[in-house]
Amino acid sequence: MKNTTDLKKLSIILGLSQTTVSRALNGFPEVSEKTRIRAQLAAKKYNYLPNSRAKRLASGRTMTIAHIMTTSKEHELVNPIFSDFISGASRRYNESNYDLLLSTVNDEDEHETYRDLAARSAVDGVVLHAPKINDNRITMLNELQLPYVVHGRSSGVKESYNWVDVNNESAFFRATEFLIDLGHKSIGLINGVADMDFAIRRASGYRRALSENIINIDEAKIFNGEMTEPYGYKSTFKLFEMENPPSAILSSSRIIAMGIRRALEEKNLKIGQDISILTFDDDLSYFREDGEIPLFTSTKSSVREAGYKTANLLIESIKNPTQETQGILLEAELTIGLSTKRFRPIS
Amino acid sequence: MKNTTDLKKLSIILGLSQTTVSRALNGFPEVSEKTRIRAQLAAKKYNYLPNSRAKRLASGRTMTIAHIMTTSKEHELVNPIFSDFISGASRRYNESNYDLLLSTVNDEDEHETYRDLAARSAVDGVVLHAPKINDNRITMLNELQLPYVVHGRSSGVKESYNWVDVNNESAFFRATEFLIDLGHKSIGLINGVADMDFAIRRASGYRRALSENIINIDEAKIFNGEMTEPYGYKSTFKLFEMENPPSAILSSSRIIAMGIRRALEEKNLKIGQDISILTFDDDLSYFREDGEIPLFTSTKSSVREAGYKTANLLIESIKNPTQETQGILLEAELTIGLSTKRFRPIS
DNA sequence: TGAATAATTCAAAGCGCTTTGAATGTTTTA
DNA sequence: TAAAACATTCAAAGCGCTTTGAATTATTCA
Repeated sequence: MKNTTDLKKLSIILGLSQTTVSRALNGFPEVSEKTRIRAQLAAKKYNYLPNSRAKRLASGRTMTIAHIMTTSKEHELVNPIFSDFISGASRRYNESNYDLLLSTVNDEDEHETYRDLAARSAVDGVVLHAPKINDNRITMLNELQLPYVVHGRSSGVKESYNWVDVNNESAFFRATEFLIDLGHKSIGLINGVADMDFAIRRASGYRRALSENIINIDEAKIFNGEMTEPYGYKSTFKLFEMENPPSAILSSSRIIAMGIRRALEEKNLKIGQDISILTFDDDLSYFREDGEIPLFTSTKSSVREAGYKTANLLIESIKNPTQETQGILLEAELTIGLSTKRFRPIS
Repeated sequence: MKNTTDLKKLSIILGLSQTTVSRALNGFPEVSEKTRIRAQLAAKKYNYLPNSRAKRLASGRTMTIAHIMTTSKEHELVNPIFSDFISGASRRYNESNYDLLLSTVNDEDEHETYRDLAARSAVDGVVLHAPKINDNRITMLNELQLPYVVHGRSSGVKESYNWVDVNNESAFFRATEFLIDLGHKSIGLINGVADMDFAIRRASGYRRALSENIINIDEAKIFNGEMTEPYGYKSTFKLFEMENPPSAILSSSRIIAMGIRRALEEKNLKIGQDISILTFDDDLSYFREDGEIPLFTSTKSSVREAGYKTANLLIESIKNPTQETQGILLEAELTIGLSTKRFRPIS
């Protein structure tokens, strides 16, 4: 048997009832200060922490939040922003002693996973990741009465819900305008999967900027796909197989931008010189370069920060279940790097 | 109140005792087949799943495994392989209905986190990540009597423990020999942080290959640091500031290799032509390119696979606590890409 | 057919906490 | 100084399951 102290032992040691010891340690006011200190000292001395299984059953709360990470079955692709997001969220959970339950499922099993968590009452809340347009998981979560926050939004969903999102439309609008101001008229867009809400909003910002500047939208220059390095690479090649290749490319992620760079290198095109690149940047920790002029001009928003704020909103809404749903919109920063220059026709 | 069915309700509906219903659903043999089917049907019909809080308390097991992700305080760096590893481990947990508890802590708080998990008896087991040389977390986990598996090994630790690791020494030995066979005699090594066990083993394989081929080891060409893209970039620049820059570079990760590529591009050096690059590759999903000749020659080992096997070993050792500890050594594949060519002096 | 055996089912205890409602001890008030 | 008011502590119930040990029912054997 393991050498653990339980409440019973501790209360015997102290010559107090379990009730009093429990209250002393949980900060209830009706315990005398003398007793409280005595209890706290003994708890430390005997390395007592309440058994979380028992605590959860007795208190009716699990102090656990679930994050559900989906991997598409074919690609087994893991979203690379996930670990940074989680790391931000964790920071918030640690502050309030929540545990984080991470569940990885195939797309098609995701609904069942939510149902399952609710039926087992295994968690106090859920973070919904990577919402699509008209995402019916939101309706489901409303039915399940499980508190949740969406990381992102879902166009087309009429119900209200808690969300934290980057202003994707505005980020890509500004990015596109920035390129237009530099004289670019032919701008490619290498975006995420078509039914992802963020991808739709980004495309929409891009389109709006072109329209407002009376530039024709060439649908062939818009790519949708899973945001891998090879995808960026291949899409760039396709762009340059066209009769009139773009003079600038917008990318939806740093990983894509890596692929773009590899393709351009092979094509002997200099980034910034021959072609401008502007990428969205989630500010992932292992790409972060400090103190220097960054290679890529980008619209940047820390996904770790988003994780923290998402966790915070969820904890708030668990604490206060009746409160109005709210949305938090983060603005991306336009950061000028070396990858964008005034348009010059390739000689 | 939420519309959940509990065991009591279900047993009343069925006109059976809670005991019988519980046993029927948990597959005990002393329940008649007729009763079992009736119970299963009713459970489905009324959407019954046992409350996990209660189940855990009653059964004494949490059916939860903890993974502790550390972020260095200064850099707030998240290990990019983490999400792929987790995704592999999750697949195994799903098979046996384990939950995955993810905890993110600063390096210095990690010990306390383990103690905490043990004292609260919050998990049935732990996966230890990123072991260093002489890692004292192993001793601690042995004391805590908490089942665990190390992802990696720890040189210098004499106690026995369960581990799953890539054969880093052999991978880098082969990689180095491969470059030597191509005629390279000056080979740089851009490695991980110096006290990480994997980095030590990799450096050791590299050294052995040079020694065996009677090539002088130039310590100035060995770099240790956190494996980010900018680190790869900067280290490459340093290599080329030397009087006698290397003709080949070994890299410890794909992310580093990205940085190397960026530096070489700026230097107008062609990968494969002017300089050979060989990188370790964790086969992260978002770098995976299928069907083509890969850019990078690499020693490759899927970290997702390692995650699956680690989880499997942990589950086995929880099931059978008395069993001998075991180590699982994965061999990396040497995959030839475009980034390595026979040595030619730069003209 | 009645005892012995096997197959099912059940009532109740227990997991280790929190929380309710009652009891005791202490101080204040008149 | 007794009653009222307040402060502190306690015994016991309850959270929703699993599991023990006993009870009931069905089957087999002589």
